[in-house]
Amino acid sequence: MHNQEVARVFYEIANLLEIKGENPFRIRAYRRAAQNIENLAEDITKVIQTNRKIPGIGQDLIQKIKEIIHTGTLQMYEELKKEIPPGLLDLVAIPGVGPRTAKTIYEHYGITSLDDLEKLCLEHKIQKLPGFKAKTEENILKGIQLVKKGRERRPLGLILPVSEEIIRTLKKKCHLERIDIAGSVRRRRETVKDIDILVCSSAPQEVMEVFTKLPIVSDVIAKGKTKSSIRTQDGLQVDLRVVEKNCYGAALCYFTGSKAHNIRIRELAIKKGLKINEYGIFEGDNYIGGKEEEEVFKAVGLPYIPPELREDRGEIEAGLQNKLPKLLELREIKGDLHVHSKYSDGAATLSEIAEKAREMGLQWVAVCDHSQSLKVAGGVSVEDLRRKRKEIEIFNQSSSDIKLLCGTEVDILNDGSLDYPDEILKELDFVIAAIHTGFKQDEATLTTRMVRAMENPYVHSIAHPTGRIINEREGYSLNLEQVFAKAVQTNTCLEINAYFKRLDLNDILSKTARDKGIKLTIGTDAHILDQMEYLRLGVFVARRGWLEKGDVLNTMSYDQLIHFLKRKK
DNA sequence: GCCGTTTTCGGCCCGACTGTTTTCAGTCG
Repeated sequence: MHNQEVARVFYEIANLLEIKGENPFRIRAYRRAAQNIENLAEDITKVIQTNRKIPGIGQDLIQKIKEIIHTGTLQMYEELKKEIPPGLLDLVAIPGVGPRTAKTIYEHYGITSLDDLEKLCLEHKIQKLPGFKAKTEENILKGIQLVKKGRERRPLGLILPVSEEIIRTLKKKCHLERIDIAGSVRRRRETVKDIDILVCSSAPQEVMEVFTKLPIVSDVIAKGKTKSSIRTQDGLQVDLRVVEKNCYGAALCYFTGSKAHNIRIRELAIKKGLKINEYGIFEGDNYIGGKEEEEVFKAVGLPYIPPELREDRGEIEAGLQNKLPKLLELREIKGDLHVHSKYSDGAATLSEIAEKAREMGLQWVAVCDHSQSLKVAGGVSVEDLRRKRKEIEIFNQSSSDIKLLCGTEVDILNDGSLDYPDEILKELDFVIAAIHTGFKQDEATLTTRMVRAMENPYVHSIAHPTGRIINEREGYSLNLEQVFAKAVQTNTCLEINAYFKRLDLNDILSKTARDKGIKLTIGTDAHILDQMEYLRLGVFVARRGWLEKGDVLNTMSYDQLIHFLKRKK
């Protein structure tokens, strides 16, 4: 896949052009193109070869893409880099420092590194520049600390509970009419940079006071009449906005984003002679709606678009043709297809897992422990696996509401064979195969291993197919096109691993799989009971991947599932 | 640099807050 490569070059070009002070619309064109390429479910090479149109990419950019694919780089990009010292990009990455500020500092002092800038601040040389004073210098210094601490995007699974806690506290301490999480948390992006909260209140001042004095606050970045921003002790930024009742829906749309989606909506509005902003829908100067989100979509001729789809990845086009998917709902999920027990490296017994499932309103759980050779994770011997099967049979006989499936997360060995013989796999209800060793092998080797595993008639699904760990590790080098093709051919499912650091497949790849007709299995990979709660994260990925009830095995009843799982054999 | 149900040229989403200003530019989302 060249998509990431091309997108990265375009993003960089946008940043460089910004420092140069180029036409902002030209810059936006590069960003938009980069984003659309990044969101492509198919290899850009193929899309261009077949002359298919990508929004935001015209003749000029097509030529540039071809050049990147053929030569590995772009003449124009290389020249830009020569023109602009690379360190300037680091300066622009400082919060509060944009292209103008970076340029001014560079022109006066010629520095391009964070360390040099920090030194200048400490020597109070920045406040000597025209248009700069002590406060600016202080803010730049703070920004540098933040960058140095690392402001990488954080996994949704960690941020969601923080958001929910803030909402609970505000509800308790203020007079609120409405309150919602907005931004990328509401869109359920796999990682988020900050938390956005929208409030409707008759006492906005009070809300601002309470918000900026929450116990988690370490810094107040901004505090206005309708908008405040704080930073938590953890370095996380939280923005709060208070709006009037009759524009709440418009504001919620606006603050939920994404930016790209909002731009599309506003463009549609302009074509209809309307103006949409966070204060409502306007015809000329006349307010004509905006109390609920639905009104905004309706005004531009769209059905309601769920937040998870608002990424400008085709939801506008689909909406206009009334072809939006009816997204999977958490309440439609009847079970978890990947939980570890004490038989391998999990902490819970079978009955504890069943009890947790009952508490969560589920009907069944597939208990998939590691296989024999994975010693570090307590791989289960054949003998113990049979004991486990027996225990599950006895449990199921006495349990009327919750059923357990005897499963395994079987290792795909180095040659692509599996870690249990077929006659053992045959006895199991659910087999999910996984690569846990040899991450560093080349693409051909890894792809062959995975493809061979899928050819096994007893393998129902592939666990965490790409192997990536958010913020920690890239996925294995796999030829995903071959993997998907084999999944289709062999009727093998792919997992959406719901563990908060994995979310693998991710949203885009889940959509690709679904488009090809591959069924998905959602599994939490829980090793302790609490982690079964990550199930909702898996549903969020599925929703962002446009998945419907029928695309996911987890929506089946126990009987339907058992019947379905027998089909491959 | 893209794009077209008024356009192949002239538009391109829109507003809040801060800091340094005395009317606004820069940054952010």
